[in-house]
Amino acid sequence: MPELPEVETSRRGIAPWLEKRRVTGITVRERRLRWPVPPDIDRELPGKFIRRLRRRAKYLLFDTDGGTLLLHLGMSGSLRIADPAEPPGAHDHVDIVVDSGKALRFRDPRRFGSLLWTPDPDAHPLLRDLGPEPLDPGFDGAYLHARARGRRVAVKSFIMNAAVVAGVGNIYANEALFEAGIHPKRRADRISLPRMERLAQAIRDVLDRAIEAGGTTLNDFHGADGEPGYFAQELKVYGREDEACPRCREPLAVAVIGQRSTFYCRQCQR
DNA sequence: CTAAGGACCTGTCGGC
DNA sequence: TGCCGACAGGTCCTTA
Repeated sequence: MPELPEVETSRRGIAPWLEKRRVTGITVRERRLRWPVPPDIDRELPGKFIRRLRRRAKYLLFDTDGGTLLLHLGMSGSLRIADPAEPPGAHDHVDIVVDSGKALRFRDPRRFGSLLWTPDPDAHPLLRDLGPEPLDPGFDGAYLHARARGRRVAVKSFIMNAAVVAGVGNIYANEALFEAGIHPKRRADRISLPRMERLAQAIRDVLDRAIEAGGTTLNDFHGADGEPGYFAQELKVYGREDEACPRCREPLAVAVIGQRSTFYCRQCQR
């Protein structure tokens, strides 16, 4: 469920409850996530002041006055603000309680998510080698074109590679390639600069619009739990096998690229 | 170095 | 109705 826009939507939803608060406790009910939740978190985190909550790729970074908490939602993770007295549901693995009395509750049925502690996030192996943020300046067609040199992989795999650009997942890779009129199987090194410019623009547009809509799915931060993400309605190709292409009315095709379902229009994408 | 495939997990859905 | 396989929004790691 969580791609970059969903992570960003989560960040915005929970930040007001956590920033400038002091952690009073943490409860870890299940340590077996993608990587075991390290025991030093239990020692380090309580008492720390959360300066700010930021996002890098699909990671959430809780910058404290003495170290940074890294959180990744994996495939099935979600976050909400809860009353810690409320009994945890199935797969509610972690509570982080702050001095307002509220808790951040991390649920993750598939346990592909992670929760880690680092004194220096810039040097952390999971973050160190990430490519630029797609919404930051510095990500553009010229950059993509340069990076694609000598890369024979399918362009879809190329843009889903976090070392190339951070945080483009399956849904938005499909959507951006449709938007740019580029066939997902085209070799990355066979795309001209102008078309890479279109692609970079499409990636930014799709992500921007999805963030604005509150993501594609996901959502229930506050107890009163919020709306679902509305971007699902705006998806042009993802999950729409055999439906009419919104541009040319040809039935949309599906293929598997890099073991991921890929939706596209044979007519409009070259 | 690149590219491809496996691995990690549980929940849900469609078909028989 | 019940069971079983296929599949799911991520990404690291191993192998060739």
